Amino acid sequence: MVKNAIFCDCDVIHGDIVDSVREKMPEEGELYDLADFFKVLGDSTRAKIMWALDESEMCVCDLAVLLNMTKSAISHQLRSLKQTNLVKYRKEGKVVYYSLADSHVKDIFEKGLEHIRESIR
Amino acid sequence: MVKNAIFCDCDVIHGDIVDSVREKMPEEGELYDLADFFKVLGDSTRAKIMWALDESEMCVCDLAVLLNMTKSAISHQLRSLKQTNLVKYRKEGKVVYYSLADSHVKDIFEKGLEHIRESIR
DNA sequence: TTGACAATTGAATAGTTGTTCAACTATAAT
DNA sequence: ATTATAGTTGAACAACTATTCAATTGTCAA
Repeated sequence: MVKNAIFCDCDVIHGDIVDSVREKMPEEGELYDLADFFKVLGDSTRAKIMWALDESEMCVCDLAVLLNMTKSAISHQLRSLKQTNLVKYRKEGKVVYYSLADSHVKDIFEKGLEHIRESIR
Repeated sequence: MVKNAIFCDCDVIHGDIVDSVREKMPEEGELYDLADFFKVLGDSTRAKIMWALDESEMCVCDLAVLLNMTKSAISHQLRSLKQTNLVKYRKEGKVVYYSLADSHVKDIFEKGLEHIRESIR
């Protein structure tokens, strides 16, 4: 009953724990969404973009110059960030200005950075 | 001076902004470490493991049963989580018990989950 | 000491993903 | 209208990564 040995290659050791944890388990999709959220932050180019936008609203060309990359590469990554609602944008003539989506995102990003800085052991 | 057109394929638009942002830019390695940190959380299997360990300390077999995966697959992912200091472990005979590394990690993980739950638009 | 089991490891494979390149759209200026 | 520039997009390639499989280590019990 605790065992669902279709792919798993072993028996349960602490049935009670597995049962109680399984009860609380969020629906499948929620943890996939969570992983996707972290995945977007988990690329150095996107992390740099996020850091820059945390400092100031910026356009694609400025980001490209700052990070010494092509507009295309930046634009592709901004697309991922847009799709996962990590950044928002506004248009002004030919220029598109990007910024962080909300303070929630800002919080998590800054908390992560803080964590990294503190764990230089 | 603001332009470093080695790879970048355009000119800067707001030189003052790029300059001031560049001044505050953290050293290269820090943002790479940050990306690596988020990258580890950015896989659904590892996210599930993290969620389970956030509920209770668990051994490899129990995790394998809970997530319906092989011990080997779980063990490989635990290795990543161990290397980035997201989980810790203790041995008791043949059994190895894993748990979240510290409250800092717990915080970020839970904050991420909260963000996902709130952004069902 | 032998067998059973928890866990780890390395190599191989299949799937995913970031950057480049070229072509394209849209806006502004001459 | 034409030209120049900001930005986007799709396809292709190279690099990376998660899972599988088989073999191995370490610990316990008989």
